[in-house]
Amino acid sequence: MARLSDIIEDFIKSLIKQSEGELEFQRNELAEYFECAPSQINYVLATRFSLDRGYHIESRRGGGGFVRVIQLDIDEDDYLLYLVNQRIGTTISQQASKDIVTNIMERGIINEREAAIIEAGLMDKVIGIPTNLRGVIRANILKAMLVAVLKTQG
Amino acid sequence: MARLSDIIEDFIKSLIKQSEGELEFQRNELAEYFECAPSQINYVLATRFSLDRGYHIESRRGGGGFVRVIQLDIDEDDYLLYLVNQRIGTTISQQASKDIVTNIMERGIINEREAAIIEAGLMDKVIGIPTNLRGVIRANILKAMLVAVLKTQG
DNA sequence: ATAATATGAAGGTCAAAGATGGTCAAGATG
DNA sequence: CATCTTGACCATCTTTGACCTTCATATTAT
Repeated sequence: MARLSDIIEDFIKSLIKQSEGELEFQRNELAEYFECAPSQINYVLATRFSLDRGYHIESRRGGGGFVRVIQLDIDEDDYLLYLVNQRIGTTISQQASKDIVTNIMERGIINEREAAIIEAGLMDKVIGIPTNLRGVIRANILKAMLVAVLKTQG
Repeated sequence: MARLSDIIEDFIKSLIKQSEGELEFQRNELAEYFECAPSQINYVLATRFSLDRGYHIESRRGGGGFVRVIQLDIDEDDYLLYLVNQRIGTTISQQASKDIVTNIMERGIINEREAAIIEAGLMDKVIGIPTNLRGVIRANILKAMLVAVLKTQG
C-alpha cells in the first residue's frame, strides 16, 4: 500500500514544477482533496519539504490563509560551502544527512551513484558505536566528502 | 518435508528472476502467505540473501514499509565482492583502504571523483576517535560504500 | 466615526494510535 | 550439534484528532 504522504509529496512537487518553483494552496482544501487530516499536510511539509531538502515554507492563518512552498534557488559552490561551514556543524542525524545528499543530487551537484556512495557511508548501522558520537563522526565524514565533491568540481 | 526456509528462498529467487534482479515486498504479507513468523523472513534474508551470496537488502519501517532484495551484478564485479566479503574484514588501516580505492580506480571500477569522495570519508582525522575503533568503523564505511558502487553498477 | 469586541475561518502543535520492519534468545527439529 | 522456527520486545514511520493561535471581518459600544 503506497504511503499517502508520498502521494501528496509527488502531487505538490508536480505543481511546483509547473509553477516555476513556488506554490500556494490552502491546507484544508488539499487535505479534503486527499481525504486526510489537515495535520497530515503539515507532516508532509515537515518531512518532505524541509530546508535540508531545499524548500522553504511560509504560511498565514485566519481568513484568506494559505501555505506557500518555495523551492530554493542556490548557487552550487556556495551551497556546498554553506553546508560544510555552517549547516552541518559538529553533529548531524542520519535523516538530515540523507536529506542533504538527496537535495544536492536533485540539483545535479552530484549524480545518483555518488549520492548512493555518500549515503552508504553515513548510515547509523554502518558507523555503529554509541549514538552521540555517531552524529559527530557522521558530520566529519559528510563534510569531508562534500569538500571532495567541491574539489573535483569543474 | 522440505524446510520452509528453503521454500521461501526459492520463492523469492523466482520472483527476483521475473523482475530483473530487484524485488520489493512486505515482510508481514510474505509471512502470512507462508503462515510463518515474520522474523523467519529475516532469517531467510540473512542466511540466503547475504552479501557474500551477492544480494543486498534494504528496508523501511512504518506505514507503507517494505523490504527490498537487490541481486548485485556480480559477474563483472566479483572483485568488489571479494573486497567486501574477504579482503577488508573487520578492521582496516587508512593506508590499506587508500590502496584499495586507488586500485579499483585504476581498474576502472570507479572514477577519479568517486575515488576522491570515498577516500575523503576514510581518513583518520575525519573519523577521529580512538585508534582501535577507527579501523573498525573505517572497514564498515568502506564496505558499505563499495556495496553502493556495486548496487549502482549495471 | 472610532475603538473595542465577537465571530468564524484559516493554519499550527503535539501526543497518541496504527502500521511496519528488526533483533535476539529460547525452543524445536532433524 | 547445526539449523530452523517462533515469540516477546524494540525502533521507526505514518496517520489522526484534540486543542491552540492567528487573522479578517462583522458587530457593538462610545
